[in-house]
Amino acid sequence: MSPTPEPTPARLRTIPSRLIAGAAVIADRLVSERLATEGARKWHFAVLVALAEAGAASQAELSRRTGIYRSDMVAVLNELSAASYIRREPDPVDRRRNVITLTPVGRRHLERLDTLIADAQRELLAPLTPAQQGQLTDLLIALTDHHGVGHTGQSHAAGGRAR
Amino acid sequence: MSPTPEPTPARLRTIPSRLIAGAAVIADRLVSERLATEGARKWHFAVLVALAEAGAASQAELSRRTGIYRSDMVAVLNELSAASYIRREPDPVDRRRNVITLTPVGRRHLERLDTLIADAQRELLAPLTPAQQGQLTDLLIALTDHHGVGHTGQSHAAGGRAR
DNA sequence: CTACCTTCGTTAGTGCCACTAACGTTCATG
DNA sequence: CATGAACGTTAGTGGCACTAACGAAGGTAG
Repeated sequence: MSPTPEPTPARLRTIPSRLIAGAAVIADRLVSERLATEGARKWHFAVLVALAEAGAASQAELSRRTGIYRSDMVAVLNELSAASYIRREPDPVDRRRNVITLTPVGRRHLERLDTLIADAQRELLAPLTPAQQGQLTDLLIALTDHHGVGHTGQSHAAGGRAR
Repeated sequence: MSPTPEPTPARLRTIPSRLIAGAAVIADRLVSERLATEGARKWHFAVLVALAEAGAASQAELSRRTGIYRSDMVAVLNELSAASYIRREPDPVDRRRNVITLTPVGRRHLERLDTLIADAQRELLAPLTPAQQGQLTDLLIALTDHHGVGHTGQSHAAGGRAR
């Protein structure tokens, strides 16, 4: 006696924002599962890549490169430096800043994460042909480039406190 | 003197899972902003649509239709019924269940939300041509259909408690 | 030089969402 | 009638996006 199982209504299934949100959940799960085997999260990966690609930088610079908020960056760097993947030293030329440097250990860690991430992408895109995979990537780049990706007001003003 | 602003590394920008996550943030922001003008969130919309499309249902049924967890459904229905958009009555034929019914007020509310959602989709997809919009939707449907969209283990076992 | 504004790192806290665990109740079966 | 499953509900976790505020330091204008 099936009481009409009635799956997701078509009207919901075809709403782009919902499709994207659903895909994001799937992608996140895939990525997080794998990264967890190395005790990492996606932010760790993002920061390490940013360092490997563009070299040492201040925390604010890393924040801009990765899209992670300055405030959240602190904890990520705490974790990364606790594992000796990065070093965090005061910048001698601008004493407001810290210089974040990728250590050799960090670089090797990144290599491991890299293969995990690549695996996840492969599984994520498995249902699509290579041509479709390219299409999807291009479409998403067009979409995220147009709307400014993240950062509502990350680089606002912050100096003058309430008073 | 610009100390080399150095934006997001290409290696990060082209990772599909990151692109999807970015798109999801944008989409969510667009949708949430609009829904907020009616004091609603996306879950409210999903539930109302599910009711309008497939008729009255139990909470577990709605959970399956929308992808919202049974546990989170409770709060959503509390809010919707507080605004008289739905009614929640015990099911006479199966006393474990509640029957959730869309009220006329709820139906009118849904109509308003519908236009807000449509607006958001339009703005979200604005950078793409109509053909590309169709492509993106199709690709995402293929992707989410393949991996089972949500529900890691929503319909697990739950009856026998620990001890 | 001295105000003033900005940037930087940091702490604290909010809200949404995905997800888990447990529990009492009710139903369906063997 | 005992067992197991489904249902509604409460409570709690963890990640992420995002805001607010602050002290310390740098840049610039007057």
